[in-house]
Amino acid sequence: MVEITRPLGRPRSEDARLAVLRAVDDMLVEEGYAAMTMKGIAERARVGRQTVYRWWSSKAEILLEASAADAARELTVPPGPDIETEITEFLVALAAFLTDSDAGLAYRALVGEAQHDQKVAELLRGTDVLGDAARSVLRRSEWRAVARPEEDASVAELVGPVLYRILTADWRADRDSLRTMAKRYLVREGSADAT
Amino acid sequence: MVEITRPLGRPRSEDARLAVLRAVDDMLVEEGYAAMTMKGIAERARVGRQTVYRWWSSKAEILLEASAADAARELTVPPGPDIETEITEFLVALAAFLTDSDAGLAYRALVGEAQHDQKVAELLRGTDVLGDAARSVLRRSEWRAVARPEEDASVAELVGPVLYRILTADWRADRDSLRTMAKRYLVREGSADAT
Amino acid sequence: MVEITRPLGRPRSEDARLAVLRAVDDMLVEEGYAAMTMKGIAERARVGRQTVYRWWSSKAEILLEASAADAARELTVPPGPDIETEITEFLVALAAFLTDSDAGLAYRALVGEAQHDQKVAELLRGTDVLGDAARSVLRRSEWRAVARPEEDASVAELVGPVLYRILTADWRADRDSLRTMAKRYLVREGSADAT
Amino acid sequence: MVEITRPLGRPRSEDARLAVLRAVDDMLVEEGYAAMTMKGIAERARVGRQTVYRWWSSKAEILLEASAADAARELTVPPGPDIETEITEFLVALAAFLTDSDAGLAYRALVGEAQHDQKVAELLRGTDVLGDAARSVLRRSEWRAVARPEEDASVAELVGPVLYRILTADWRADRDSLRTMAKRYLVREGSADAT
DNA sequence: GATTAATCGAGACGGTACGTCGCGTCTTAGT
DNA sequence: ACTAAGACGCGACGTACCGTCTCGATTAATC
Repeated sequence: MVEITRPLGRPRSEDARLAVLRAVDDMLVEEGYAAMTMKGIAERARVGRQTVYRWWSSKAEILLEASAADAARELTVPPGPDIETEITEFLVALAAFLTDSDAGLAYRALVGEAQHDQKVAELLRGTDVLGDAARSVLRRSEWRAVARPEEDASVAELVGPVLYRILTADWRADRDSLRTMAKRYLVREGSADAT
Repeated sequence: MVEITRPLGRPRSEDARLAVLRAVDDMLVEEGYAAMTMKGIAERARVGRQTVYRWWSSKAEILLEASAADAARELTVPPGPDIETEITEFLVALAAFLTDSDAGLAYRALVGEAQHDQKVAELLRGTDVLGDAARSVLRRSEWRAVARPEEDASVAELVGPVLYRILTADWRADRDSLRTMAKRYLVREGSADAT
Repeated sequence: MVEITRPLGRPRSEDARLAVLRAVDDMLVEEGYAAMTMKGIAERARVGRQTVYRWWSSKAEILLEASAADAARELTVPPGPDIETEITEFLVALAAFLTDSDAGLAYRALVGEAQHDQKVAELLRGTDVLGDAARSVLRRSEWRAVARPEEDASVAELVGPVLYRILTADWRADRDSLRTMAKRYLVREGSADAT
Repeated sequence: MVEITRPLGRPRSEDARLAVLRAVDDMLVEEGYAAMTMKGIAERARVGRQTVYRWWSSKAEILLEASAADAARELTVPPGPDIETEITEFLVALAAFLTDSDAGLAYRALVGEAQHDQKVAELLRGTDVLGDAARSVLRRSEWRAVARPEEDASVAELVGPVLYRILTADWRADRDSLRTMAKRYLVREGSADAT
């Protein structure tokens, strides 16, 4: 039988961990990323300051842990009647995520921070939330049997335009525009042999 | 006849203004956006701290003033033999701007900061550097006589994919990939009537 | 005949001078010495900052000019029926000056500042407001024909006790105590031959 | 049994406390009260700025804590052969304290500051260094069995004249003058019944 | 009447201390 | 070994005042 020996001493408190994640979630919405501080998080979570630093090295790291699961869930779209609808639904979910959702607010804060802090950039590179969600939609669709070598470019062409408009212009997407974007995207994909 | 009366008191020092802009330019490259402080800028520019605060309200504002002109210049591409080449050259310039140029570093820092600070977001909304550059390329091209209503979407489909890959994955673009992206972009534009 | 040639250029503005003195007077009462600033004085007097610095080098200097005349006037006591009454009246005037009068407030501020600033100490040494007032009372009195060599000590014994209690303990003198002090002072002076 | 529970968290650092007091002591002599700043004190003591503000609210408060003990010690005079000698020795100690001692320099700065700042005035009222020293000399002397109701006045008549001459005129006392002042003081005290 | 020169109010300039806040570390007692 | 609490050294924040400077406008005496 396998004996998994626990490390000596008092084990990590799951209560403290959850309290911190919860605090970060709440504070992001209530005060915004910039106003969030390690000190503030600890106080809000009623947790020692050292406890926070022991398990996370920055507020970005906590935020990633606190929102990654939500992000993936919110970007999942159910199968639809046809590919155009599926793509449209994905774009709708993407836009809603980026403009309305708490997890999306966290994601934007993290992408923003990544432009200032190389460590956060590396953290984010490990989990391409948007890309993964797009890929899972594209792969599921039966309209194209094989994953193509240009998948990354394809994903970028799907996700990029929406992300650009929202990040740089706080764009509020409407369903019609997104359906149009989906159509145009599919036109290009359909005639990809033009490459 | 119109009499333009100067405001009372000692006029603003152009020397101080330029010293600050210069300092911010240098410090961004040498130390990075996050390490830059208002205090540091003032000291580097050998300027009083109050003088900085008198004319700019944040380092983002200074950075924007310091880099906007450079950004616009670096994103300008000369007319080419055909539309595909022009688009490709624009994408090359865009990718180089975002990954290698100092002004591009500034732009990425500003877009990042905009995700944390509403004030910066509004500043950026006033000057769509990337979009304007793209628009000027698209409009110049004679391949389509009329400006199209979906111009914003079109611009986003051109700029977005590159921006997405660079912001979220520190992508290093090669000319071939960009030429391919340009071709695919043109395919979609060409059959836009499919909408 | 003597020709007094005025210096070239615009002459000093008496309006500005009075406005500054007036402002300092008012501000001392309203805000206190510590809260008074050269900048604040200039603004209150609606006068340029340079104008203040041109004629005075510190707020202490302005305050001295603004209050010296008042101080001398308030410490003058009319001749009385006998020496005890005269001394008592002087002590009453002295205590009232130090605890209630605006000029006395200024004097205390200046003596205070003199402990921090050698320049103010020298300014004050030039005008011994309290001592001069005391001397003029003592000399006037016919009870002793000649000015005695220990006049300085005598003045100190008259003024010092009151000043000490007010400066260090914010003492509020009553007339009875002051009369008692006057009597005790005279007893000592009367038997000064005991020296 | 009484359980004294220490307050939570890291206890106050005695090292930091002493370093601050030491720094203030040194800086007062080297730079003077006016040139001393909270920032400078912290840096000199190699202590965080917040640590200074946590325990003291002004440089006056630190100075008082740093010099009160020295002041009391320096103003203590040993019993002498007769009352006149004791009083003279006290006046000598008082004059030396006010003109030569570091603690006396601190005291003068504090009395000065008290004229500008009500808070400092209250601090000083809590510890009448000069008066206490005088009282302990007067009470020790057996020349008068009972403590007299006019003790405060008596103390003021002893301390005041010296303080006045030093504060307002930077007087340098010589032993002979002080012995004369002591004699005159005793004459008055001896015939106090004249009241 | 034009020129000259020192003043005026206004306000920007380079500095620097203010008192606060957050950083990340440390030192307690207690679990 | 972990926990909460909270002091520690450090340094940036944005503000206020320092004393100086640079403007155009004003005010007399001199030319």
